[in-house]
Amino acid sequence: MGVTIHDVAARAGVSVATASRALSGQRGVRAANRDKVLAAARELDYEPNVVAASLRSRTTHTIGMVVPRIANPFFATLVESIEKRLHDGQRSLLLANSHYDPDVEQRQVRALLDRRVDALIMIPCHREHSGAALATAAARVPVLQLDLRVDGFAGSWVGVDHEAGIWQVVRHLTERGARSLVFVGAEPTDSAAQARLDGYRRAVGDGDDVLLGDFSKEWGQQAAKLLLRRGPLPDGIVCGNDTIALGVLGELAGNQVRVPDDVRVAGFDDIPYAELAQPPLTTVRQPQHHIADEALRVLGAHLSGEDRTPRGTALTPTLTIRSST
Amino acid sequence: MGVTIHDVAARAGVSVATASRALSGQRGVRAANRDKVLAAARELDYEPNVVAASLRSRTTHTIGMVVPRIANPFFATLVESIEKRLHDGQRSLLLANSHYDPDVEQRQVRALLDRRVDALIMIPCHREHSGAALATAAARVPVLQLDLRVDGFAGSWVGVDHEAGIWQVVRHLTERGARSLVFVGAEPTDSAAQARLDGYRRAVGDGDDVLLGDFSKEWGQQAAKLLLRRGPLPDGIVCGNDTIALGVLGELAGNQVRVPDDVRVAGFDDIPYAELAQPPLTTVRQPQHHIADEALRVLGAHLSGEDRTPRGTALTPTLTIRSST
DNA sequence: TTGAAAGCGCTAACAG
DNA sequence: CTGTTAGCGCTTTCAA
Repeated sequence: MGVTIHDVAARAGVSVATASRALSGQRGVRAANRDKVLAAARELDYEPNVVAASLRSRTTHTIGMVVPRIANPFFATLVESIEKRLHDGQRSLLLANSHYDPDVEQRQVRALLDRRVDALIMIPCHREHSGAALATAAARVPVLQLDLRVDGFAGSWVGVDHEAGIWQVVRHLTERGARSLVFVGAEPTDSAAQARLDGYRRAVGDGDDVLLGDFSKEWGQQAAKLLLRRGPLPDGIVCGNDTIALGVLGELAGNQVRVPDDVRVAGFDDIPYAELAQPPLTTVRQPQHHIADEALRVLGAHLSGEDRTPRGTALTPTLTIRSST
Repeated sequence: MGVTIHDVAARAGVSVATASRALSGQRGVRAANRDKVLAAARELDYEPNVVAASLRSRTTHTIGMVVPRIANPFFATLVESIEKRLHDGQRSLLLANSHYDPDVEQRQVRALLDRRVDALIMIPCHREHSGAALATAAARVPVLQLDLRVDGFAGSWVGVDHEAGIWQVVRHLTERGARSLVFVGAEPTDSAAQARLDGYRRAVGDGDDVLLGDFSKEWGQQAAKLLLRRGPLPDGIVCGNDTIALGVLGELAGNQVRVPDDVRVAGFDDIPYAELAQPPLTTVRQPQHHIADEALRVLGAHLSGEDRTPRGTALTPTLTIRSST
């Protein structure tokens, strides 16, 4: 059925070893022979069997990636950036979703390891419970934590400085004259939720006012309802991410509350829809392409064996000011 | 280094053949032996090498998927649904992005075939130019077109009836009293853009008013600018998708045009942000989970060899009425 | 129901 | 620079 490297070698009049070397672009093959092999391959429409190559060479040119939810546009953008760069480097991406469930995540990691991925990029869904999966993975292949991280896990990580981002938001609101603030965030089960909460608490000091749910628009809507029912609105609402902020904006608009006149609202991430909100949302932009670049740089160094020392890289996010504040 | 099936067989006191049969759950193994093998595997912490299994069995339990842009929340949701169902069936997803470029798409398909995926799910980015890639793939493995399709390609397809969706929008706007309509869509380079445009033209009949760009929020903003400059606004704007609609809404809001009082706006897809728009967007909901279910059902039939006859499956989308109309 | 043996297609030693 | 040879770890005949 299929054309094998033996057929190519025979046609080119060389051994399979020479054919293999020529096809994989190794040096140490006479130019004339290399050309003959390449020509033969083309004529026969040879398609190398990468499965066989993987078995022998013990490398699959495939990177596994586990994300909490691909449907989250922030993660989707990250996945897209990573995929593009991998593809440019002739690698493929095996993608898995954890659905924010550490057990699922654990199984996904196992499945990826069974498939012998060369390395793993993981957005760990839980600050603590993702540790086991990460450890089993790290025992076998280079691992990189992206965006989120596991408490006390001594592996590499690339992401942004969430605390600094929140700090910028708080300063901006304060400069705009906001005296009373509230933070609408997520229960700190993942490291970003934790860091943003910590950042908020440190930035505002004592008497912090905090509402915690999850990173969904539904929670944003619910939190806004709570705030409306609770009494006079604060001057500013600092949201844990843009999705929450969009939920808050929607609920406020439905109740004839004017933003930013009655209350200012800010988000985090700068997802594509932040700009389209009414009013357009002030938010903290994460440099996703830089994150992806840096992630693959670090992972590349680990893979090549050049530099295996774990390193954490925190990029600084930038405040994007729009009309909501 | 690694524990192999030989070690497991030795420990269980059986041959590798029996071990293999026991581990893969085949029948025809005495229960006592099966238990011994499974116990040995557990004790040794055996991890099967699926690469070796794939080489021999010629099946990778991996499905390739090519999408135009994962960052598009509509596609992302589809990918997530597909991935979940595959994982439940012990398969993995090899994901690739075409970036709406048929050449990239062609290369991605080749790369996936080289990796010996068992089947391919493709959202072809171009009505015509995606045909070559699809044909090469179809010559090797079962192929399913998802959402979009290639003109004249006689393979299976699962998606929605775009024309019917647009028809519903037009009827709804007409019932609400809209007399003059305009369609803000995308150049018909992909099949959905084409079908939605066709649907609109057939629904409104002669004298149709059509503005074509691409499926981006930027085009929505630009189109809205054009409409504002052009003179009196129509009664209703039918948008080719939600992203365009959100761009239109944003631009209109910036110019103090009231929706739906001054003009009604409708979208297509029902992405998560449609509901959060101000005002919440009337749109056509695509039943993505049903699409994913149906896609894997059809693909499963093709893979098992039960039923290889190509079939097109058009699910009917439903109109979701919100305040923007 | 079991085991021996033959590869799947390729790469990597090792000699030449 | 090239060829021979020996596997990578598994599944699958085939025969018992």
